[in-house]
Amino acid sequence: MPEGPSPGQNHLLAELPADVMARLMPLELVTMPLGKVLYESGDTLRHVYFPTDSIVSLLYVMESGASAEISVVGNEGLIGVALFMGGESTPSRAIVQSAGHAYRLPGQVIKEEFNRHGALLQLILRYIQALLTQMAQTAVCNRHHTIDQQLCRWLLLSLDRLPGNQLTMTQELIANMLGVRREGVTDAAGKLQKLGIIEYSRGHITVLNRDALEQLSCECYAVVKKETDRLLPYLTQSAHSDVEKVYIDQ
Amino acid sequence: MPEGPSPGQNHLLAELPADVMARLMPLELVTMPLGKVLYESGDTLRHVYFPTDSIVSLLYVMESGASAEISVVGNEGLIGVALFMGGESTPSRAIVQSAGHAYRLPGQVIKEEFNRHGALLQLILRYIQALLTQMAQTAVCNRHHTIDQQLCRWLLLSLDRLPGNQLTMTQELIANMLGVRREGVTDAAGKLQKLGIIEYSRGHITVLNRDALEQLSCECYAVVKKETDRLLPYLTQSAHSDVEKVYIDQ
DNA sequence: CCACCTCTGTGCGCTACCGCACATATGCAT
DNA sequence: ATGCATATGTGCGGTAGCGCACAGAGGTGG
Repeated sequence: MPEGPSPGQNHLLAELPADVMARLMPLELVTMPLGKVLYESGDTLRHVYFPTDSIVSLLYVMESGASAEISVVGNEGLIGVALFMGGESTPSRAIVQSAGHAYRLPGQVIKEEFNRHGALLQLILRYIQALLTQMAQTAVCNRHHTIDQQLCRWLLLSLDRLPGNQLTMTQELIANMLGVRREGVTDAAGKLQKLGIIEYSRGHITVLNRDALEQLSCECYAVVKKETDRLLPYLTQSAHSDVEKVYIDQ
Repeated sequence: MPEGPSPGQNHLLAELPADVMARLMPLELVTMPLGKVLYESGDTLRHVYFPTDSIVSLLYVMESGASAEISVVGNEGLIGVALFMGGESTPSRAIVQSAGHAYRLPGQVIKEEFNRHGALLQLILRYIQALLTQMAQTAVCNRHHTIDQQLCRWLLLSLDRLPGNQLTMTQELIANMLGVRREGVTDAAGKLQKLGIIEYSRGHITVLNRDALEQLSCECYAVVKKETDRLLPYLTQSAHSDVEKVYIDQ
């Protein structure tokens, strides 16, 4: 079943009715190389991105250079909500965390459609609430949970947004996302490997036992997952459904 | 200049045009006693609240009982955004952190007005972006900053939402908000008192040197303040303006 | 095959914060 | 005034994570 890229691989786009999609014609497929910065803190946003098989992290970088991931966005969401909100910019950076593709749309086009106050508005509002939940939970998690727990959460969040059970990610980068030392991640990942839950080598991580990850993760993963499913139910029924396809259990 | 409560004391309400306000007639003034829970995690929201001289904290309480403040809302904002988003509930608790008053509106009424897609929609969207910024910054702050710094940030956030330079708040409650030990707050507050920056006794804190607080605070306070001012500029020109009054420098 | 760069492993002293136990102080009610 | 509940101060051992330094290990390109 060879599959070319299609807008329907992004769950938000998949939900939009045909007439809306027709007005979003300027949709443009772009490649998302690892590490690419979609926008920098304070930049005026020019596009919104709907990831298909890529993952983007919203990262806050402090004056000191230390950083922390605020949110992670894959094919369930979009990057650039500030465009709708009237702000046009945010104090965070959007950076590609897992290479792949996304559909891109000029800010002007999506704003016009948004201002029709139709299906897109409703969908975006729900998505924003899911985003609020994710950010809130990140704050809680940063306060109370160990690196071990957070690594599990982070792996699960990434896994949910990728087709297979592999991710390409060095411990250094994970440390950046979690806002901790690289050595801390080495420790935590080492434990998981000894337990046979993951396997990794030089930036390639394979998850062998997803259930165990969920066991070891803090409650934060489940809370965010549950709330996202509640807010955007149809969007998560199938991990990689196509517009034209019948939904199937994965 | 004796001042009774007026909807205009809430900055969001103050910004709404007269015709919108006319449709929000069911506005009801309610007292907000310290510790009152406006809604519990998962509750279906029945009202939205526009604080005038009260402060409400959005608190996440974990399975273990540990907690963390997600956001703080005073007369610059409103409580209950989930009503607009299509979610109807959130996984957090809203609790009155500083006693006072608020204007309350049945969810149905505000939703109807929201769905007219007029001035209220625009205002709420901007407010939500400010909220997103505050949550994101909370996450970062929890990750990287010391209790000392966070206490300063927290005091400033509260101060901005109150008329005077006093707040009624035990160290125990502050510890709950920050998600740290009470003793940690005692330590930090003790230092500030020794420096002559604050003065406190049994739940009453007086800020003597606001500038010093800003110096000792982490950058998080300034980032949130700046972004809020940018997104909702007119709202912050005067701390306690009335609808009918000309704006004056406080 | 070798050199090199990147990624991962490990050790060590240090600090912030935790959990607990208990001492002291302060306002309020009678 | 006197008691009492609540708020605050302090000390102590334990731990998670930090910053740093450096040692292997594994790809990649010449």
